[in-house]
Amino acid sequence: MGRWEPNARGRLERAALELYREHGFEQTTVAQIAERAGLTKRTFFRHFVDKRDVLFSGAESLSETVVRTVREAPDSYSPLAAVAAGLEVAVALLQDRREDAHDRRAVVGANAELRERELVKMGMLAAAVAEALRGRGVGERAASLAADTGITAFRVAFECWGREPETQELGPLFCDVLKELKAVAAEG
Amino acid sequence: MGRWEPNARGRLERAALELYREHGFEQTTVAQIAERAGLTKRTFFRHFVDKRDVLFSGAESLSETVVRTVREAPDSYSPLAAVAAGLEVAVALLQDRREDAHDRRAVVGANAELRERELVKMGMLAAAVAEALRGRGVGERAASLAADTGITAFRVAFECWGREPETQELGPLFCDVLKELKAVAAEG
DNA sequence: GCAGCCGATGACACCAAGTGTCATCGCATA
DNA sequence: TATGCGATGACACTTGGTGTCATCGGCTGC
Repeated sequence: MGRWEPNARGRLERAALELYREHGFEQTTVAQIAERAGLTKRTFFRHFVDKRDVLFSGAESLSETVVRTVREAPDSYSPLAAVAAGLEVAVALLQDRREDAHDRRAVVGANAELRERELVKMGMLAAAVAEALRGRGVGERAASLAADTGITAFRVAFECWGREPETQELGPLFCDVLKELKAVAAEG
Repeated sequence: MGRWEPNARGRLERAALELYREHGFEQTTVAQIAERAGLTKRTFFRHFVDKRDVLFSGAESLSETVVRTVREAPDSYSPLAAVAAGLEVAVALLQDRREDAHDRRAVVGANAELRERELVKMGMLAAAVAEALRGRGVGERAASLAADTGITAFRVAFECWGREPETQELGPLFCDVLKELKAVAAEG
């Protein structure tokens, strides 16, 4: 794999995921990833801001998709309903690629630094969704609360989905969890 | 400040907070912190697992306090009510030391890595609270949801508090935000 | 009061993440 | 064919973080 093979970024992503699975995240060095991809450490850091970033490449586009859906939800939707509609799109995308999603989830779940980064990505998604809600005229606080609440349900559903490999579909699971969240809030 | 002055850990915390405020988190090296505290870099890393950890020293004790309160809440309390009771104790502690809290908040807010770590600490608090709820007989999912929901309200209230320096007290603010969250969930 | 143990610190070498800088390569286009 | 440009390599450098052994000073038992 020479210097000018195409798709350097994709090769780095693939190599990183493989090595993280084979030897663990901490035991893998960036130099090893670059070597397997036929590139150098320096080039790795031109494509990804850090060693963790290579696993979160799809986060931006996912976030954009969710945000667009929230923005375009019918005016009649409540804030939380709009958030739920956006997250259902994300859920569908994850369900489509559930093998990749599970692989990636296993790697991320096995390491504290990666879980940390995932939290950050969820936080960024929440902030973007809240901003989209404000664009719909939702108040400052209510926007943050609806976004965070919806994403809490998403995260809990995602965790359940990961624990029980193939027994459930993510979509219905998310609906269930959201209902349960509303019940918890109501009785509180 | 010689080798055997007392309270090495406290000196490191103080030096770090000062330097992070003076020059920013990234511009400060661990060697500088250690020097100001009259110690060495190696000793810094014996007291704190990494450069960020030095700002989150109180998190464990705060978490323990919250968890204890949740565990000891009256049986009649709903899950979310128990969580709220626990967080109100945290709120009271922060309100007591609000100058320190604001200083620290400014430093953390100014840096992405520190915000990241704060998210993690909130996540750990949520997990601990959820575990306490399960000890009260709350179901798996409902425990996670109630814990995350309560902490969402806490985080939003904390952010509002930080934005408007002295105009509001954190306690009432937290109650307001929690009410608003319930309303958002109910109409969703 | 002294010997010896032990926890806290220093000294030092080392690894790996991440960055700045300049050279080099190959492609596209005039 | 010349030339500009974006992507990559080469290489030195800083800094976070760790392993290891020496050293210091207090404490305990005698």
